[in-house]
Amino acid sequence: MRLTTKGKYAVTALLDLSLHQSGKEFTSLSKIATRQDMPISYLEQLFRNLRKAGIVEAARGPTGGYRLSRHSSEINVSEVVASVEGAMDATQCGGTADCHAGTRCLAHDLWSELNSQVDNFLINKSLEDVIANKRPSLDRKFKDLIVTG
Amino acid sequence: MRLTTKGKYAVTALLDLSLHQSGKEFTSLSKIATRQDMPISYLEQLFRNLRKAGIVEAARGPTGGYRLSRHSSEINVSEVVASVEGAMDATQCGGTADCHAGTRCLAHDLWSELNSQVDNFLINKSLEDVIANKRPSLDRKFKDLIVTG
DNA sequence: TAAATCTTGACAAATTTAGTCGGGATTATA
DNA sequence: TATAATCCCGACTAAATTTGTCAAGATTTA
Repeated sequence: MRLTTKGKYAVTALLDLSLHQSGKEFTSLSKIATRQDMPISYLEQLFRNLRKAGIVEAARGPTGGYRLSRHSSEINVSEVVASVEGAMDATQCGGTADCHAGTRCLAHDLWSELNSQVDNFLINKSLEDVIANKRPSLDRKFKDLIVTG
Repeated sequence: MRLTTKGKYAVTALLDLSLHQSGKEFTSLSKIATRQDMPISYLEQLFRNLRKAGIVEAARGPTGGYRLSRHSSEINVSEVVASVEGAMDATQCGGTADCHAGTRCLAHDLWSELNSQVDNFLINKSLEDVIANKRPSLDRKFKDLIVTG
């Protein structure tokens, strides 16, 4: 299980984008980099992935930059993190349960359950939620995945 | 936020210890290493920390080894992981909230809340729970820390 | 005394993360 | 059309962390 500056930069950058986006304008990476104090070349790398994941749209040339592809209430933190650093899996085996000599290790179900906890939390947390600093609102697209209790 | 093989080895090793402990005998690291297929010298390193944290007790000499200091129902996964790899903190700043030019970054509360989620889950999960593969039972010592909802 | 264990500190290899670099493609504007 | 600002891309490097190893010592049972 890993959550590094990569994923955190991505989330913070998108929050910045969301906060400064009025209408459909594009925001340049240099502005985000300056405001959030992040290396611009690193941001470029991250935004490539965010674009491929369909989270942001880009426009080139002067007045170009990036903007969110969807409303901030429709983008959840889990997909943002996953797009830049792969699924945040706590199991050793990647879920295949062959962690100990081909069979499931003693702790497999524990890490598996931890995965659910974390994913659940992050999937139900939209960028808008984070900005509003409020409790997660249900994301329609992921309703089925919610595990309660 | 990090959860590496270090913490996972520690948990698995203790589960093994717990499963093979009848009465107050000691189990040698070489047995654990063989059974769980882990490098013994690495285990030595981890058990140093587990001992310092008061989770296991050691005895030297032949018939020596390690055993749990408390009943498996009184040892939670959070402390085990923390003892070998430090607190599993997702914030960039270590909780001090000076993550962005001395003030709290846009995502600070998000990671902070994620910390609570994870910690909550792991604190309320005892080794016994994991073995029984059941829902977390309340650990008396940590009852106060539980955050519901 | 011998053998099995823990104990300790330092070291080394492998992997991952974080970030750089140089060049290219596109586009608004003058 | 020229220029400058942006995104776009692949490869590379440096730093940090993780994952161990190793050698020597201390303790204890038989």
